[in-house]
Amino acid sequence: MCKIALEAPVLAASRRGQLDVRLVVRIAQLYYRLHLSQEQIGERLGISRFKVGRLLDRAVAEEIVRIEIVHPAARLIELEDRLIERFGLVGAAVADVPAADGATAAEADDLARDAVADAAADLLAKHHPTGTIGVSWGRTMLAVAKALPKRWTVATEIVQLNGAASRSAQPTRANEILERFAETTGAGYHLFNAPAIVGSAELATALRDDAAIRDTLDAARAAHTAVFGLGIPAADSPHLSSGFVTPDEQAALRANGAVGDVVGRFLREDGSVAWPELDARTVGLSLDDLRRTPLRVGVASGAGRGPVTLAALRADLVNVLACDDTTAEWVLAHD
Amino acid sequence: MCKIALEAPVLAASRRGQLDVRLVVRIAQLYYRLHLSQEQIGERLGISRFKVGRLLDRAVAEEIVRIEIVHPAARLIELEDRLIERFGLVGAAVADVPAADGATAAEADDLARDAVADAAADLLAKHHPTGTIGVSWGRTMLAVAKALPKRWTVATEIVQLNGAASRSAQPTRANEILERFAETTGAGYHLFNAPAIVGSAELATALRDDAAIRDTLDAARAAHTAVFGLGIPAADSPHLSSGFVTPDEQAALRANGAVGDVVGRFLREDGSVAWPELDARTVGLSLDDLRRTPLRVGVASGAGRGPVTLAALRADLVNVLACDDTTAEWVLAHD
DNA sequence: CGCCGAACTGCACACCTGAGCAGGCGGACT
DNA sequence: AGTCCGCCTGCTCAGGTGTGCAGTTCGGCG
Repeated sequence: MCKIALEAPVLAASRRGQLDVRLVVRIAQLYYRLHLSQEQIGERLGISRFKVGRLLDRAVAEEIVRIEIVHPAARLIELEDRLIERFGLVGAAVADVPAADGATAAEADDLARDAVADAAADLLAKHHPTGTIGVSWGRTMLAVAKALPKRWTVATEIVQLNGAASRSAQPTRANEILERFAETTGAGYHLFNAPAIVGSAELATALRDDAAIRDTLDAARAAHTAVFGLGIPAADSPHLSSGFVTPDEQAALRANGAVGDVVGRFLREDGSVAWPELDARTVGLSLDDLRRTPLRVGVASGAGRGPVTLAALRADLVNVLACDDTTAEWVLAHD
Repeated sequence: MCKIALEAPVLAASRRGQLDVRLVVRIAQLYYRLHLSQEQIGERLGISRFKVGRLLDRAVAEEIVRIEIVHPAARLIELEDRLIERFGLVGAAVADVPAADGATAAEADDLARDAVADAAADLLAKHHPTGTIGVSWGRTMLAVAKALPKRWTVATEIVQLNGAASRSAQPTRANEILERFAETTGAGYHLFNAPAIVGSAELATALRDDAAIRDTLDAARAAHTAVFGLGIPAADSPHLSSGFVTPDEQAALRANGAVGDVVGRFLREDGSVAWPELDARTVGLSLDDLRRTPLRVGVASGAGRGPVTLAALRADLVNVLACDDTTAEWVLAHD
């Protein structure tokens, strides 16, 4: 299978098309399989090195020879490139989340979250943010925080981007998240001591006027980098179950076309604010302020995150995106 | 899909194996898809050109990139190479005979014969035989003769290798074959005026002593090139139906393990003469004489030709082979 | 703690290859 | 028949690429 007979120049060019293909295939074998130089091939087949080169070009052009990048990662990288190009991003990471047969939806979401969090951590490390880094909270952000390696960058301060105090049973664990970011970057950290959403716009305004909260918000606005999850308005969403949004309001939110939230603020698929009245009751960095942050890292993982991701991208709230492959494909298919 | 973002050197080499693969995939994309030079890739990714080259090697070695020759002809050429190497041949041509659904067996055989005849004609032209060319007869040889292009080579004489006169209804058309060979090469030709197989060894000997036949045989022995079909002992074989072999003898031949004939002489699959007594009654070039011919071109086409082909190859009666893909695969699988 | 070997890196150099260009051939049209 | 045009061929030359080598790092091991 390795020795190939020496052959005379193929003069019988009678059945032209046919023979040409045979010649091209033979050249391709000698070049790609046996790694002969074009010169050697030309010598052996009695044709010039230039013709060999040109026929090799043809072999690739006519797909007689196919060069494929078969590693599964290739697909992900291509998705990343397409996201970057399509939405003018600064960076993107798409994680492979193979279908977990036999797992419950919750288990599958956990797997996806971990995979995306790993990818997000790599992506963050690649951008070496410095100075102040703003972070939100949520299950996704917790996973990202856990995935951060030691000393992935050097920062001065970690600041929480939006309120988190909750009247519900499940803790938001915002402090854990902030702590981990601070610990791995050598920075200090700054919690946001307020609920995410309050009962009225007036209360929200009053909170924003509080000195401590104003400090936090100022720090968040000054951050060079913001890292946040892209949430969906599911019943178990920490924002909605925090106790300040009634079930009726939740239904109204969805009826208004809300597909998810960015730092606690709900968006429609086209990127517009879903329900301005609720937005006015939300305590934290405004979307306009977020848009002014140079590096805006959104992390989306799990089924149904496509629409929020698309909304955030359209609203220019994200210029670095980490998500799973399904989400990436959904976004690219629906824009 | 074409612009790829500039990226910083990948310093986060934490999850080593993973990241390496990603880097390799990215390099492969830049190199094979976007056709950047290794230098440009190195610059963009912040690594040296040498490393890029070495990682590209790895990409191929680890099948992250696959270079495939996908054209169907590649299979045929590979079969040819394997035949050449396995049996020490001087040349081989394997013709593609796609399964002809809905055709009768006879129609399929006709298609195969034409395809193989074309391939055989190309192959003959490639070897440019000169001087005397010996040819046998039969349906396959007729097809080869018809497939010969004008002036495929220049020869001095075409000589028939074995007897052909027949008592049966169907003519052997040996003269057509010889004529075509002569016409396309500018040579004269020399028919073999005797039956292929006669009733007794004595008669065969007597024929061989005839001056005209001795001349023909001498010319055949002196030929530099012999071209012949590889036949099977089917009921409609021209040799067996010529009237000199009784049905009982035909059965005995098969019982002796005959799988087919070369210039009218029947072989077992191991290459030995199937029935020496019948061989003694056969008029034409002996197998020993054939073996002394420098260029021995065997042509096999149609279902069931594998065993004869293998026999002829084992007996070294063929050093240039033209056959269909099925036969080639059978031979390589059964040796 | 020091040693060793293996793997990796960058480099000089020679070889290999692609791009643009001029000449030649053959077919089509006038 | 002559001429034009497109295609193909081989060439020069300017990169592009692979190889052997020496220096280096790093992990393992005594």
